[in-house]
Amino acid sequence: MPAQLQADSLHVAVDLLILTVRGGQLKLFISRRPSPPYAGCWALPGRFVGMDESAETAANKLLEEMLPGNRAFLEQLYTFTDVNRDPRGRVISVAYLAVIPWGRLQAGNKQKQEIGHWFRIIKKERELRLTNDSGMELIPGDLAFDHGRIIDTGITRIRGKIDYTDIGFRFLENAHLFSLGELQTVYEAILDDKLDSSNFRRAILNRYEKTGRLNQTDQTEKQGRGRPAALYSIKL
Amino acid sequence: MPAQLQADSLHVAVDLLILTVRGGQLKLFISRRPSPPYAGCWALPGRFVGMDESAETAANKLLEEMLPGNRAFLEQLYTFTDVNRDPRGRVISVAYLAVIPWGRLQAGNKQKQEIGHWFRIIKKERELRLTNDSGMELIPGDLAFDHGRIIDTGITRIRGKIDYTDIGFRFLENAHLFSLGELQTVYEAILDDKLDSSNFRRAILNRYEKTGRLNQTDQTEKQGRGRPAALYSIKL
DNA sequence: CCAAAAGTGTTGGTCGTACACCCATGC
DNA sequence: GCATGGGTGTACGACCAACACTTTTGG
Repeated sequence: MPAQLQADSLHVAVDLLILTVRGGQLKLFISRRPSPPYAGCWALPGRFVGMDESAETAANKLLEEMLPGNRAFLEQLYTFTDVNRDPRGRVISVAYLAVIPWGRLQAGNKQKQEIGHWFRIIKKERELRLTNDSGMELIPGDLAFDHGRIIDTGITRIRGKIDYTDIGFRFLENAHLFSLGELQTVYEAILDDKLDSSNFRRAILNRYEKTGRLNQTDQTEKQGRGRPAALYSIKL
Repeated sequence: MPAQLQADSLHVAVDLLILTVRGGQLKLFISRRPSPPYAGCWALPGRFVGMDESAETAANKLLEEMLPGNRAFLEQLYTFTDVNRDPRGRVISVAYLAVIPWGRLQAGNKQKQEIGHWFRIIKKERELRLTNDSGMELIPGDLAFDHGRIIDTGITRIRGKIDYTDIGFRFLENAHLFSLGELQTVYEAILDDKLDSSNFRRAILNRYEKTGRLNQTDQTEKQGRGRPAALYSIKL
Protein backbone atom coordinates (compact mmCIF):
# COMPACT_ATOMS: atom_id res chain seq x y z
CA MET A 1 0.00 0.00 0.00
CA PRO A 2 1.79 3.14 -1.19
CA ALA A 3 1.99 6.21 1.01
CA GLN A 4 1.28 8.38 -2.00
CA LEU A 5 -1.20 7.46 -4.69
CA GLN A 6 -1.52 8.58 -8.27
CA ALA A 7 -2.75 12.13 -8.00
CA ASP A 8 -4.92 12.15 -11.10
CA SER A 9 -6.86 9.02 -10.54
CA LEU A 10 -9.50 7.71 -8.26
CA HIS A 11 -8.92 4.61 -6.15
CA VAL A 12 -11.37 2.13 -4.74
CA ALA A 13 -10.87 0.27 -1.48
CA VAL A 14 -12.87 -2.06 0.70
CA ASP A 15 -13.05 -1.81 4.47
CA LEU A 16 -14.25 -4.57 6.74
CA LEU A 17 -16.37 -4.35 9.83
CA ILE A 18 -15.66 -7.77 11.30
CA LEU A 19 -18.08 -8.60 14.08
CA THR A 20 -18.37 -11.46 16.50
CA VAL A 21 -20.04 -12.17 19.83
CA ARG A 22 -17.86 -13.35 22.67
CA GLY A 23 -18.83 -13.67 26.31
CA GLY A 24 -22.16 -12.01 25.65
CA GLN A 25 -20.53 -8.95 24.13
CA LEU A 26 -20.44 -7.66 20.57
CA LYS A 27 -16.84 -7.35 19.44
CA LEU A 28 -15.20 -5.59 16.51
CA PHE A 29 -11.85 -6.46 14.99
CA ILE A 30 -9.55 -3.47 14.52
CA SER A 31 -5.81 -3.18 14.22
CA ARG A 32 -3.10 -0.57 14.45
CA ARG A 33 -1.93 0.78 11.13
CA PRO A 34 1.69 -0.21 10.58
CA SER A 35 2.48 2.60 8.15
CA PRO A 36 1.37 6.10 7.11
CA PRO A 37 -1.10 7.59 6.81
CA TYR A 38 -2.42 7.38 10.36
CA ALA A 39 0.53 5.13 11.30
CA GLY A 40 -0.07 3.66 14.74
CA CYS A 41 -3.76 4.58 14.67
CA TRP A 42 -6.52 2.06 15.12
CA ALA A 43 -8.34 1.27 11.90
CA LEU A 44 -10.61 -1.20 10.20
CA PRO A 45 -8.91 -3.74 7.95
CA GLY A 46 -8.77 -2.27 4.44
CA ARG A 47 -7.44 -3.12 1.02
CA PHE A 48 -7.51 -1.71 -2.46
CA VAL A 49 -9.74 -3.32 -5.05
CA GLY A 50 -7.72 -4.80 -7.87
CA MET A 51 -8.49 -4.43 -11.56
CA ASP A 52 -9.58 -8.02 -11.91
CA GLU A 53 -11.73 -8.47 -8.83
CA SER A 54 -15.09 -7.29 -7.63
CA ALA A 55 -15.34 -5.44 -4.33
CA GLU A 56 -16.87 -8.52 -2.80
CA THR A 57 -13.95 -10.64 -3.93
CA ALA A 58 -11.54 -8.09 -2.54
CA ALA A 59 -13.40 -8.15 0.76
CA ASN A 60 -13.17 -11.93 0.88
CA LYS A 61 -9.45 -11.88 0.16
CA LEU A 62 -8.91 -9.27 2.84
CA LEU A 63 -10.81 -11.36 5.33
CA GLU A 64 -8.65 -14.34 4.47
CA GLU A 65 -5.54 -12.20 5.03
CA MET A 66 -6.68 -10.96 8.40
CA LEU A 67 -8.27 -14.13 9.79
CA PRO A 68 -7.06 -17.05 7.67
CA GLY A 69 -9.29 -20.04 7.24
CA ASN A 70 -12.50 -18.39 8.31
CA ARG A 71 -15.44 -18.10 6.05
CA ALA A 72 -17.56 -15.22 7.24
CA PHE A 73 -20.95 -13.98 6.18
CA LEU A 74 -20.37 -10.83 4.11
CA GLU A 75 -22.84 -8.08 3.33
CA GLN A 76 -22.26 -4.75 1.65
CA LEU A 77 -22.81 -1.96 4.15
CA TYR A 78 -22.37 1.41 2.47
CA THR A 79 -20.03 3.25 0.14
CA PHE A 80 -18.14 6.22 1.54
CA THR A 81 -16.99 8.74 -1.02
CA ASP A 82 -16.08 12.00 0.69
CA VAL A 83 -13.39 13.79 -1.27
CA ASN A 84 -11.00 14.21 1.64
CA ARG A 85 -11.51 10.97 3.48
CA ASP A 86 -7.99 9.77 2.66
CA PRO A 87 -4.94 12.08 2.89
CA ARG A 88 -3.08 10.10 0.23
CA GLY A 89 -5.46 11.10 -2.51
CA ARG A 90 -8.86 10.24 -3.80
CA VAL A 91 -10.04 6.94 -2.35
CA ILE A 92 -13.60 5.78 -2.06
CA SER A 93 -14.41 2.88 0.20
CA VAL A 94 -17.00 0.18 -0.12
CA ALA A 95 -17.57 -1.02 3.43
CA TYR A 96 -18.64 -4.58 4.19
CA LEU A 97 -20.14 -6.12 7.27
CA ALA A 98 -18.47 -9.45 8.09
CA VAL A 99 -20.01 -11.74 10.68
CA ILE A 100 -17.91 -14.52 12.11
CA PRO A 101 -18.76 -16.94 14.91
CA TRP A 102 -16.29 -16.62 17.76
CA GLY A 103 -16.22 -20.37 18.33
CA ARG A 104 -14.93 -21.03 14.84
CA LEU A 105 -12.24 -18.42 15.08
CA GLN A 106 -9.54 -19.39 17.51
CA ALA A 107 -7.73 -21.95 15.32
CA GLY A 108 -4.67 -20.65 13.48
CA ASN A 109 -4.88 -16.93 14.04
CA LYS A 110 -2.18 -16.33 16.60
CA GLN A 111 -0.07 -14.12 14.38
CA LYS A 112 -2.73 -11.70 13.33
CA GLN A 113 -4.22 -11.59 16.80
CA GLU A 114 -1.10 -9.73 17.86
CA ILE A 115 -1.57 -6.80 15.54
CA GLY A 116 -5.34 -6.98 15.50
CA HIS A 117 -7.56 -6.79 18.53
CA TRP A 118 -11.15 -7.28 19.41
CA PHE A 119 -12.88 -4.29 20.93
CA ARG A 120 -16.25 -4.36 22.55
CA ILE A 121 -18.72 -2.04 20.87
CA ILE A 122 -20.96 0.01 23.08
CA LYS A 123 -23.46 2.46 21.68
CA LYS A 124 -25.70 4.31 24.04
CA GLU A 125 -27.69 7.41 23.18
CA ARG A 126 -25.94 7.98 19.87
CA GLU A 127 -22.53 7.79 21.51
CA LEU A 128 -20.21 5.09 20.28
CA ARG A 129 -17.35 3.70 22.34
CA LEU A 130 -14.91 0.86 21.89
CA THR A 131 -13.30 -0.87 24.83
CA ASN A 132 -10.45 -3.33 25.05
CA ASP A 133 -10.02 -6.27 27.38
CA SER A 134 -7.13 -4.26 28.80
CA GLY A 135 -9.47 -1.39 29.57
CA MET A 136 -8.33 0.80 26.70
CA GLU A 137 -11.13 3.02 25.46
CA LEU A 138 -11.59 4.58 22.02
CA ILE A 139 -14.09 7.00 20.61
CA PRO A 140 -14.92 7.26 16.90
CA GLY A 141 -12.65 10.27 16.51
CA ASP A 142 -9.63 8.24 17.57
CA LEU A 143 -9.84 6.03 14.51
CA ALA A 144 -8.09 6.48 11.18
CA PHE A 145 -9.87 7.97 8.16
CA ASP A 146 -13.66 8.06 8.54
CA HIS A 147 -13.66 4.66 10.17
CA GLY A 148 -15.53 5.92 13.19
CA ARG A 149 -18.40 6.85 10.94
CA ILE A 150 -18.26 3.51 9.17
CA ILE A 151 -18.50 1.68 12.48
CA ASP A 152 -21.43 3.80 13.50
CA THR A 153 -23.22 3.07 10.25
CA GLY A 154 -22.56 -0.63 10.71
CA ILE A 155 -23.80 -0.96 14.25
CA THR A 156 -26.92 0.98 13.38
CA ARG A 157 -27.53 -1.23 10.38
CA ILE A 158 -27.13 -4.53 12.18
CA ARG A 159 -29.37 -3.42 15.03
CA GLY A 160 -32.02 -2.42 12.54
CA LYS A 161 -31.82 -5.66 10.61
CA ILE A 162 -31.65 -8.20 13.37
CA ASP A 163 -35.42 -8.41 13.94
CA TYR A 164 -36.44 -8.91 10.36
CA THR A 165 -33.55 -10.85 8.87
CA ASP A 166 -31.65 -13.98 9.87
CA ILE A 167 -28.33 -12.19 10.39
CA GLY A 168 -28.32 -13.08 14.08
CA PHE A 169 -27.92 -16.75 13.20
CA ARG A 170 -24.66 -15.96 11.40
CA PHE A 171 -22.99 -15.48 14.78
CA LEU A 172 -23.70 -19.06 15.82
CA GLU A 173 -20.79 -21.47 15.89
CA ASN A 174 -22.97 -24.17 14.40
CA ALA A 175 -26.18 -23.10 12.72
CA HIS A 176 -27.21 -26.75 12.53
CA LEU A 177 -26.94 -27.34 16.25
CA PHE A 178 -27.57 -24.53 18.67
CA SER A 179 -29.73 -23.74 21.66
CA LEU A 180 -32.14 -20.84 21.86
CA GLY A 181 -30.10 -19.60 24.80
CA GLU A 182 -27.04 -19.19 22.59
CA LEU A 183 -29.08 -17.32 20.03
CA GLN A 184 -30.55 -15.08 22.70
CA THR A 185 -27.04 -14.21 23.85
CA VAL A 186 -26.27 -13.04 20.32
CA TYR A 187 -29.37 -10.88 20.15
CA GLU A 188 -28.67 -9.38 23.55
CA ALA A 189 -25.09 -8.58 22.60
CA ILE A 190 -26.14 -6.83 19.41
CA LEU A 191 -29.02 -4.93 20.93
CA ASP A 192 -27.10 -4.30 24.17
CA ASP A 193 -30.23 -5.13 26.12
CA LYS A 194 -31.66 -7.98 28.16
CA LEU A 195 -34.49 -9.93 26.56
CA ASP A 196 -37.20 -12.01 28.20
CA SER A 197 -36.26 -15.59 27.36
CA SER A 198 -39.84 -16.72 27.26
CA ASN A 199 -40.86 -14.10 24.72
CA PHE A 200 -37.66 -14.48 22.75
CA ARG A 201 -38.33 -18.18 22.40
CA ARG A 202 -41.84 -17.63 21.11
CA ALA A 203 -40.76 -14.88 18.72
CA ILE A 204 -38.05 -17.02 17.11
CA LEU A 205 -40.15 -20.17 16.92
CA ASN A 206 -43.07 -18.23 15.49
CA ARG A 207 -40.99 -16.62 12.79
CA TYR A 208 -38.92 -19.59 11.70
CA GLU A 209 -40.39 -22.88 12.85
CA LYS A 210 -43.69 -22.76 11.02
CA THR A 211 -42.01 -22.08 7.69
CA GLY A 212 -39.81 -25.13 8.21
CA ARG A 213 -36.55 -23.17 8.17
CA LEU A 214 -35.93 -23.93 11.82
CA ASN A 215 -36.27 -27.41 13.26
CA GLN A 216 -35.78 -28.89 16.66
CA THR A 217 -33.26 -31.75 16.68
CA ASP A 218 -33.44 -34.76 18.96
CA GLN A 219 -30.26 -33.68 20.71
CA THR A 220 -29.81 -31.71 23.88
CA GLU A 221 -26.99 -29.69 25.30
CA LYS A 222 -25.20 -31.65 28.03
CA GLN A 223 -22.97 -28.90 29.39
CA GLY A 224 -24.04 -26.24 31.88
CA ARG A 225 -25.59 -26.29 35.33
CA GLY A 226 -29.29 -25.89 34.53
CA ARG A 227 -31.71 -27.99 32.57
CA PRO A 228 -30.24 -29.25 29.27
CA ALA A 229 -31.38 -27.18 26.32
CA ALA A 230 -33.03 -28.58 23.24
CA LEU A 231 -30.87 -28.01 20.18
CA TYR A 232 -32.19 -26.54 16.95
CA SER A 233 -31.08 -26.31 13.37
CA ILE A 234 -31.70 -23.47 10.92
CA LYS A 235 -31.44 -23.48 7.14
CA LEU A 236 -29.48 -20.42 6.03
CA MET B 1 -17.86 10.03 -22.03
CA PRO B 2 -15.15 8.14 -23.91
CA ALA B 3 -15.91 4.92 -25.73
CA GLN B 4 -12.67 3.46 -24.47
CA LEU B 5 -11.37 4.04 -20.98
CA GLN B 6 -7.88 3.83 -19.56
CA ALA B 7 -7.18 0.12 -19.46
CA ASP B 8 -5.07 0.09 -16.33
CA SER B 9 -7.28 2.05 -14.02
CA LEU B 10 -10.55 1.68 -12.29
CA HIS B 11 -13.36 4.14 -12.86
CA VAL B 12 -16.25 5.13 -10.63
CA ALA B 13 -19.66 6.15 -11.89
CA VAL B 14 -23.02 6.97 -10.41
CA ASP B 15 -26.31 5.74 -11.81
CA LEU B 16 -29.68 7.21 -10.96
CA LEU B 17 -32.95 5.46 -10.36
CA ILE B 18 -35.28 8.43 -10.71
CA LEU B 19 -38.76 7.59 -9.46
CA THR B 20 -42.03 9.46 -9.43
CA VAL B 21 -45.71 8.66 -9.08
CA ARG B 22 -48.03 9.82 -11.85
CA GLY B 23 -51.62 8.83 -12.33
CA GLY B 24 -51.41 6.30 -9.56
CA GLN B 25 -48.47 4.53 -11.17
CA LEU B 26 -44.84 4.28 -10.18
CA LYS B 27 -42.67 5.62 -13.00
CA LEU B 28 -38.96 5.36 -13.72
CA PHE B 29 -36.95 7.75 -15.86
CA ILE B 30 -34.77 6.03 -18.45
CA SER B 31 -33.30 7.21 -21.74
CA ARG B 32 -31.75 5.81 -24.88
CA ARG B 33 -27.98 5.85 -24.92
CA PRO B 34 -26.81 8.21 -27.66
CA SER B 35 -23.39 6.57 -28.10
CA PRO B 36 -21.54 3.29 -27.57
CA PRO B 37 -21.45 1.12 -25.65
CA TYR B 38 -25.05 -0.03 -25.86
CA ALA B 39 -25.84 2.82 -28.27
CA GLY B 40 -29.59 3.06 -28.70
CA CYS B 41 -30.28 0.89 -25.66
CA TRP B 42 -32.39 2.04 -22.78
CA ALA B 43 -30.37 2.86 -19.70
CA LEU B 44 -30.43 4.67 -16.40
CA PRO B 45 -28.88 8.13 -16.35
CA GLY B 46 -25.21 7.73 -15.47
CA ARG B 47 -22.10 9.83 -15.07
CA PHE B 48 -18.53 9.40 -13.97
CA VAL B 49 -17.50 10.68 -10.58
CA GLY B 50 -14.93 13.46 -10.88
CA MET B 51 -11.78 13.76 -8.83
CA ASP B 52 -13.10 16.66 -6.82
CA GLU B 53 -16.60 15.51 -6.03
CA SER B 54 -18.23 12.90 -3.83
CA ALA B 55 -20.54 10.33 -5.39
CA GLU B 56 -23.46 12.16 -3.88
CA THR B 57 -22.37 15.42 -5.46
CA ALA B 58 -21.97 13.66 -8.79
CA ALA B 59 -25.45 12.22 -8.44
CA ASN B 60 -26.88 15.65 -7.73
CA LYS B 61 -25.13 17.15 -10.75
CA LEU B 62 -26.40 14.36 -12.94
CA LEU B 63 -29.90 14.91 -11.72
CA GLU B 64 -29.60 18.59 -12.55
CA GLU B 65 -28.41 17.69 -16.05
CA MET B 66 -31.28 15.31 -16.68
CA LEU B 67 -34.11 17.22 -15.04
CA PRO B 68 -32.95 20.80 -14.52
CA GLY B 69 -34.31 22.77 -11.63
CA ASN B 70 -35.56 19.83 -9.63
CA ARG B 71 -34.29 19.05 -6.20
CA ALA B 72 -34.95 15.41 -5.52
CA PHE B 73 -34.56 13.31 -2.45
CA LEU B 74 -31.42 11.22 -2.94
CA GLU B 75 -30.46 8.04 -1.15
CA GLN B 76 -27.58 5.69 -1.84
CA LEU B 77 -28.94 2.37 -3.04
CA TYR B 78 -26.09 -0.08 -3.59
CA THR B 79 -22.69 -0.28 -5.21
CA PHE B 80 -22.28 -2.60 -8.17
CA THR B 81 -18.75 -3.81 -8.79
CA ASP B 82 -18.81 -6.82 -11.10
CA VAL B 83 -15.64 -6.95 -13.14
CA ASN B 84 -17.34 -7.18 -16.52
CA ARG B 85 -20.29 -4.90 -15.98
CA ASP B 86 -18.99 -2.32 -18.47
CA PRO B 87 -17.46 -3.34 -21.84
CA ARG B 88 -15.29 -0.21 -21.94
CA GLY B 89 -13.18 -1.30 -18.98
CA ARG B 90 -13.36 -1.46 -15.26
CA VAL B 91 -16.21 0.69 -13.96
CA ILE B 92 -17.92 0.37 -10.64
CA SER B 93 -21.22 2.09 -10.11
CA VAL B 94 -22.68 3.65 -7.00
CA ALA B 95 -26.42 3.63 -7.61
CA TYR B 96 -28.71 6.23 -6.07
CA LEU B 97 -32.42 6.29 -5.58
CA ALA B 98 -33.88 9.70 -6.54
CA VAL B 99 -37.44 10.54 -5.62
CA ILE B 100 -39.11 13.45 -7.33
CA PRO B 101 -42.73 14.62 -7.07
CA TRP B 102 -44.40 14.56 -10.46
CA GLY B 103 -46.26 17.79 -9.79
CA ARG B 104 -43.02 19.71 -9.38
CA LEU B 105 -41.52 18.32 -12.53
CA GLN B 106 -43.22 19.58 -15.62
CA ALA B 107 -41.68 23.07 -15.72
CA GLY B 108 -38.66 23.46 -18.03
CA ASN B 109 -37.87 19.93 -19.00
CA LYS B 110 -39.15 19.76 -22.55
CA GLN B 111 -35.74 19.09 -24.11
CA LYS B 112 -34.74 16.20 -21.95
CA GLN B 113 -38.19 14.70 -22.06
CA GLU B 114 -37.53 13.92 -25.68
CA ILE B 115 -34.55 11.70 -25.08
CA GLY B 116 -35.68 10.48 -21.68
CA HIS B 117 -38.95 8.75 -20.97
CA TRP B 118 -40.96 7.65 -18.01
CA PHE B 119 -41.71 3.95 -17.86
CA ARG B 120 -44.16 2.38 -15.51
CA ILE B 121 -42.54 -0.20 -13.25
CA ILE B 122 -44.41 -3.41 -12.67
CA LYS B 123 -43.00 -6.18 -10.55
CA LYS B 124 -45.09 -9.24 -9.97
CA GLU B 125 -43.76 -12.54 -8.66
CA ARG B 126 -40.09 -11.61 -9.03
CA GLU B 127 -40.63 -10.58 -12.63
CA LEU B 128 -39.86 -6.99 -13.51
CA ARG B 129 -41.35 -5.20 -16.49
CA LEU B 130 -41.27 -1.64 -17.76
CA THR B 131 -44.04 -0.21 -19.91
CA ASN B 132 -44.30 2.97 -21.87
CA ASP B 133 -47.31 5.20 -22.43
CA SER B 134 -46.98 4.10 -26.07
CA GLY B 135 -47.31 0.48 -25.03
CA MET B 136 -43.62 -0.36 -25.46
CA GLU B 137 -42.54 -3.06 -23.06
CA LEU B 138 -39.08 -3.79 -21.69
CA ILE B 139 -37.66 -6.54 -19.53
CA PRO B 140 -34.53 -6.16 -17.39
CA GLY B 141 -32.43 -7.94 -19.99
CA ASP B 142 -33.21 -5.25 -22.57
CA LEU B 143 -31.37 -2.60 -20.61
CA ALA B 144 -27.75 -1.53 -20.95
CA PHE B 145 -25.07 -2.77 -18.54
CA ASP B 146 -26.47 -4.33 -15.38
CA HIS B 147 -29.17 -1.70 -15.16
CA GLY B 148 -31.92 -4.28 -15.04
CA ARG B 149 -30.44 -5.60 -11.84
CA ILE B 150 -30.04 -2.10 -10.42
CA ILE B 151 -33.70 -1.37 -11.06
CA ASP B 152 -34.70 -4.61 -9.42
CA THR B 153 -32.60 -3.81 -6.36
CA GLY B 154 -34.17 -0.35 -6.18
CA ILE B 155 -37.78 -1.39 -6.42
CA THR B 156 -37.21 -4.07 -3.80
CA ARG B 157 -35.55 -1.57 -1.52
CA ILE B 158 -38.23 1.09 -1.74
CA ARG B 159 -40.99 -1.43 -1.18
CA GLY B 160 -39.22 -2.69 1.89
CA LYS B 161 -38.63 0.75 3.31
CA ILE B 162 -41.95 2.40 2.70
CA ASP B 163 -43.67 1.16 5.85
CA TYR B 164 -40.95 2.03 8.29
CA THR B 165 -39.48 5.22 6.84
CA ASP B 166 -40.95 8.47 5.56
CA ILE B 167 -39.78 7.95 1.98
CA GLY B 168 -43.37 7.84 0.72
CA PHE B 169 -43.82 11.49 1.65
CA ARG B 170 -40.99 12.45 -0.71
CA PHE B 171 -43.30 11.79 -3.64
CA LEU B 172 -45.75 14.47 -2.50
CA GLU B 173 -45.83 17.69 -4.50
CA ASN B 174 -46.11 19.68 -1.29
CA ALA B 175 -45.19 17.94 1.93
CA HIS B 176 -46.64 20.89 3.84
CA LEU B 177 -50.08 20.60 2.29
CA PHE B 178 -51.38 17.25 1.18
CA SER B 179 -54.36 14.99 1.70
CA LEU B 180 -54.17 11.45 3.00
CA GLY B 181 -55.74 10.37 -0.28
CA GLU B 182 -52.74 11.69 -2.20
CA LEU B 183 -50.39 9.88 0.13
CA GLN B 184 -52.37 6.68 -0.21
CA THR B 185 -52.05 6.92 -3.98
CA VAL B 186 -48.27 7.02 -3.56
CA TYR B 187 -48.25 3.98 -1.31
CA GLU B 188 -50.52 2.06 -3.65
CA ALA B 189 -48.33 2.90 -6.64
CA ILE B 190 -45.17 1.73 -4.90
CA LEU B 191 -46.67 -1.43 -3.45
CA ASP B 192 -48.74 -2.06 -6.58
CA ASP B 193 -51.69 -2.94 -4.40
CA LYS B 194 -54.95 -1.44 -3.20
CA LEU B 195 -55.07 -0.34 0.42
CA ASP B 196 -58.04 0.12 2.68
CA SER B 197 -58.33 3.88 3.14
CA SER B 198 -59.70 3.53 6.63
CA ASN B 199 -56.80 1.44 7.83
CA PHE B 200 -54.26 3.48 5.90
CA ARG B 201 -55.50 6.63 7.57
CA ARG B 202 -55.20 5.15 11.04
CA ALA B 203 -51.76 3.70 10.35
CA ILE B 204 -50.32 7.01 9.13
CA LEU B 205 -51.91 9.10 11.84
CA ASN B 206 -50.80 6.66 14.51
CA ARG B 207 -47.23 6.65 13.32
CA TYR B 208 -46.74 10.33 12.69
CA GLU B 209 -49.37 12.47 14.37
CA LYS B 210 -48.66 11.59 17.98
CA THR B 211 -44.98 12.42 17.62
CA GLY B 212 -45.91 15.84 16.27
CA ARG B 213 -44.21 15.29 12.91
CA LEU B 214 -47.53 15.30 11.10
CA ASN B 215 -50.17 17.94 11.72
CA GLN B 216 -53.59 18.60 10.33
CA THR B 217 -53.90 22.08 8.84
CA ASP B 218 -57.07 24.16 8.86
CA GLN B 219 -57.30 23.94 5.10
CA THR B 220 -59.25 21.54 2.94
CA GLU B 221 -58.94 20.43 -0.63
CA LYS B 222 -61.58 22.18 -2.79
CA GLN B 223 -61.09 20.24 -6.01
CA GLY B 224 -62.58 16.83 -6.73
CA ARG B 225 -66.08 15.41 -6.78
CA GLY B 226 -66.33 13.91 -3.30
CA ARG B 227 -66.11 15.33 0.16
CA PRO B 228 -63.23 17.83 0.53
CA ALA B 229 -60.20 16.29 2.21
CA ALA B 230 -58.48 17.72 5.24
CA LEU B 231 -54.95 18.76 4.38
CA TYR B 232 -51.95 17.76 6.45
CA SER B 233 -48.36 18.85 6.84
CA ILE B 234 -45.33 16.69 7.61
CA LYS B 235 -41.91 17.71 8.89
CA LEU B 236 -39.25 15.98 6.80
C1' DC C 1 -81.19 11.25 -5.69
C1' DC C 2 -76.83 9.09 -6.88
C1' DA C 3 -71.90 8.50 -7.24
C1' DA C 4 -67.60 9.38 -5.22
C1' DA C 5 -64.25 10.45 -1.99
C1' DA C 6 -63.49 11.48 3.08
C1' DG C 7 -63.87 9.97 7.49
C1' DT C 8 -65.69 7.15 11.91
C1' DG C 9 -66.72 2.89 14.30
C1' DT C 10 -66.55 -1.97 15.35
C1' DT C 11 -64.99 -6.58 15.61
C1' DG C 12 -61.87 -10.45 15.59
C1' DG C 13 -57.33 -12.08 15.21
C1' DT C 14 -52.37 -11.78 15.88
C1' DC C 15 -48.44 -10.32 18.22
C1' DG C 16 -45.35 -8.07 21.77
C1' DT C 17 -44.69 -7.63 26.79
C1' DA C 18 -44.77 -8.71 31.45
C1' DC C 19 -44.81 -12.05 34.68
C1' DA C 20 -46.09 -16.36 37.27
C1' DC C 21 -44.85 -20.87 37.40
C1' DC C 22 -42.98 -25.64 36.37
C1' DC C 23 -38.80 -28.74 34.77
C1' DA C 24 -34.21 -30.76 34.83
C1' DT C 25 -29.66 -30.48 36.11
C1' DG C 26 -25.13 -29.41 39.07
C1' DC C 27 -23.49 -28.70 43.48
C1' DG D 1 -32.37 -28.37 49.12
C1' DC D 2 -31.05 -24.56 46.33
C1' DA D 3 -29.34 -22.01 42.49
C1' DT D 4 -29.43 -21.92 37.55
C1' DG D 5 -30.90 -21.98 33.10
C1' DG D 6 -34.73 -24.26 30.07
C1' DG D 7 -39.39 -24.15 29.04
C1' DT D 8 -44.86 -23.54 29.45
C1' DG D 9 -48.96 -20.77 30.42
C1' DT D 10 -51.56 -16.69 30.74
C1' DA D 11 -53.34 -12.18 30.62
C1' DC D 12 -53.36 -7.53 28.94
C1' DG D 13 -52.79 -4.07 25.47
C1' DA D 14 -51.46 -2.56 20.90
C1' DC D 15 -51.99 -3.13 16.37
C1' DC D 16 -53.75 -4.86 11.82
C1' DA D 17 -57.26 -6.45 8.47
C1' DA D 18 -61.94 -6.49 7.05
C1' DC D 19 -65.99 -4.23 6.60
C1' DA D 20 -70.29 -1.57 7.86
C1' DC D 21 -71.63 2.94 8.05
C1' DT D 22 -71.85 8.19 8.03
C1' DT D 23 -70.48 12.82 5.95
C1' DT D 24 -69.90 16.11 2.35
C1' DT D 25 -69.31 17.30 -2.03
C1' DG D 26 -70.48 17.38 -7.63
C1' DG D 27 -73.63 16.25 -11.09
